[in-house]
Amino acid sequence: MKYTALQGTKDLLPEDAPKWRYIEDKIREILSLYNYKEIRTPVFEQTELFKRSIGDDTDIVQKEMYTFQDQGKRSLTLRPEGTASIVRAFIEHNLGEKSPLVKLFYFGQMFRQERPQKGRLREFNQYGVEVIGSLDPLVDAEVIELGVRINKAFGLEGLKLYLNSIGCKDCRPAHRDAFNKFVKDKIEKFCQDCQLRLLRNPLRIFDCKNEKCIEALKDAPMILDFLDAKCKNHFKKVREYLDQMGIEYILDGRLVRGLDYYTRTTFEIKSEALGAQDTLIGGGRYDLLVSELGGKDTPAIGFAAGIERLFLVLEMQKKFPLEDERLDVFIAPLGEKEKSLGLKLLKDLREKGLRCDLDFLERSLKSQLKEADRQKAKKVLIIGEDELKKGKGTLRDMETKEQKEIEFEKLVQELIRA
RNA sequence: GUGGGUGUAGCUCAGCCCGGUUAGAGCAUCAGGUUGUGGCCCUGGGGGUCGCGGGUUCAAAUCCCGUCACCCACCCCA
Repeated sequence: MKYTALQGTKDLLPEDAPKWRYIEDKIREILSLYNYKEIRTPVFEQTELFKRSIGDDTDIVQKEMYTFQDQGKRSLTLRPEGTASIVRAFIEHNLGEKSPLVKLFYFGQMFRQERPQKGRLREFNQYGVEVIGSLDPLVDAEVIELGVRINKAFGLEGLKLYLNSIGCKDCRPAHRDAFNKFVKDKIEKFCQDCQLRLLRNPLRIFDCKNEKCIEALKDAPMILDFLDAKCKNHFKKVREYLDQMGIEYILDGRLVRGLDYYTRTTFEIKSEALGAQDTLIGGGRYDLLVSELGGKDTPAIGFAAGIERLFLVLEMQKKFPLEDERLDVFIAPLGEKEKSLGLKLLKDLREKGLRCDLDFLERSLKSQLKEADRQKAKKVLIIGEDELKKGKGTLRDMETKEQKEIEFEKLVQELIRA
């Protein structure tokens, strides 16, 4: 085959497109209940924006971005995530001036040049929310509950919510120092990768799946023990609100996020139905990002969710509703004149809002009925020589097999009533 | 970037170890059984560079080397 979809990209075929639409519709419906407003931003931005927001030392920026030069030799990058663009737009359009609290959501494809595997593509779709303008732990709780709620609305089973707080710029350094020292002192007990992580992004050692490292980390200093009074209180409130709403979660002091902009509350929702890439939703606070990108000091929180992963779980747990796109009428013409009459009727019926189609392949009546059956047509209008002569078509009900003759002029009327 | 697995018909796969008649099955598709009537059934047909390139051999889907793609995992993350 000469041309194929590129590695890590996928075609969405007609059989799956309705499922995709189902997902989007349902999510939109819920987001509307929560009073979130949609925002759409370009798929590419200045490279610098992502470097600034995601962090120069992260893997995303280091080796996963699709970066290219445009004709003017500017460095552009296909967005690897959604938050940076939205914060950029928030600042650029002074959205914070119009109202002090902005609740946004987005859908869109993201691009990361990683090795594909189950639940991970190079071009993938995310939806996400961002709430910009409030430091109130109540907002954290609302955002987390929203994430839980959306998954619940799809009937997903086997989900777990993990929660942590990674502190702020005041309390993180103390933990970082203590943690680095802890690891350095017993560096030989950690795997190769973790020894590298210590230099790059020490907290990610918490993510290591290596048994040795997990064991070695047993008594490691946890960020939760280092939170300053404000952060501690904030986190306490978040948990209280979640408890109030009956949201179950697992307190996970090892949960650290991979993007630099996160502060305080972080959370993930994982599905046990997925493989290694099991995070359905990941998010947290990013109180410093708006000012980091040149806006006024504005606190914010949000999450991003992988739609392909949601799709996988829905498929596995058979949670897609099976609604067929049935045809109201299928027209079966048996000759040249019949075809042109059929085309006219088709137009009239469609104008009245009926879903219909006609056989374009000049097939036998038998084949045409077969086709109508495949299309799950409710009725078939047969137009042959006899019908043409009489000025009446034969209308067959595909379920009852009843047939009646009906004048072409009255057809549209009759079908609308039925 | 690293490791393992898999590439044969539109789809799911058998055949490969132990090279050898026209490369198979089920599903799908088309036609006929019903000269104008679907779903079930029966009969028949079409459809394959056996991922690609090279090598070994009288002979390669089958053995060897290379290469590409996909999948899973590491890594990373949604």
